[in-house]
Amino acid sequence: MQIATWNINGVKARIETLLAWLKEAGPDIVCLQEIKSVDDQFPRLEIESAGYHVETHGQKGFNGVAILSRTRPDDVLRGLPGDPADEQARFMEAVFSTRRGAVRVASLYLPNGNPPGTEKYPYKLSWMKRLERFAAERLALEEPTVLAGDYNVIPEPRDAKNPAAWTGDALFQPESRDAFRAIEYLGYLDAVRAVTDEQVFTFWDYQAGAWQKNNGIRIDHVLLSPEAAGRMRAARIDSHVRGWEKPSDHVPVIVDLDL
DNA sequence: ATGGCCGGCGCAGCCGGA
Repeated sequence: MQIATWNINGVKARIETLLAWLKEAGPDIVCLQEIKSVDDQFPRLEIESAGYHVETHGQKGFNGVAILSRTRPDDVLRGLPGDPADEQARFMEAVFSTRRGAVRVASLYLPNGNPPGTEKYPYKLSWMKRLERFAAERLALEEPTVLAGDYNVIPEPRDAKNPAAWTGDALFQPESRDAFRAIEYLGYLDAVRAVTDEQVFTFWDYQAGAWQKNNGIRIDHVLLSPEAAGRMRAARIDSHVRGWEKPSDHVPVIVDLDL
């Protein structure tokens, strides 16, 4: 079972690119972030025609997440628990039946948090604390759980082409990195880091020829509970998609689980 | 990563992104 995450940067502007990648890669489940669409305007018909069920959690203008899947989920949760006042559409979870039992898949779009010194940064850190609590609760179920998305965290210096340039940025602040590591230390595996020690990226800015210079960062991650990690066959980043027409600035990250 | 962009909203230019 192939499970992917991709910050699509506007699903309506990106529908042709998305359909081309679905056809090429044929994933079973796809977590999308930054759909920038309300639920009613999501390009549902095109994606259903490609053979996918669609569940969305959108809002007007920005943010928004979705989960596409070959089979219909048994259950869907919208919104990250822990703060009823949080209006931003950044999290959803779907539960699927497999021949080996249930798998839980979350699509998350963690706040950017820039610039530190504004209210955006504590919002990021409190959101991460809520995510840690959610991750701990799911861990207690002792079932395969996949936490996939745009974490907006550069975990280590080797996850940036030019780490010095990110000093002071919310994506690379010690508190952000600590909060990411705290979730790993609960018992979750960073799937891509488990399969390679190479410098690999998932995001290249549109500006200043970042893609051509390979000036990227690794901020899109798939974290696996022990029950999912034990079933991992492979993990990869589809970097070539960044070179397509009308690309997102992020590329898909895919894990293959024996489920 | 500091020169260079992009999508949404809505019809001009600003907001948000990373």
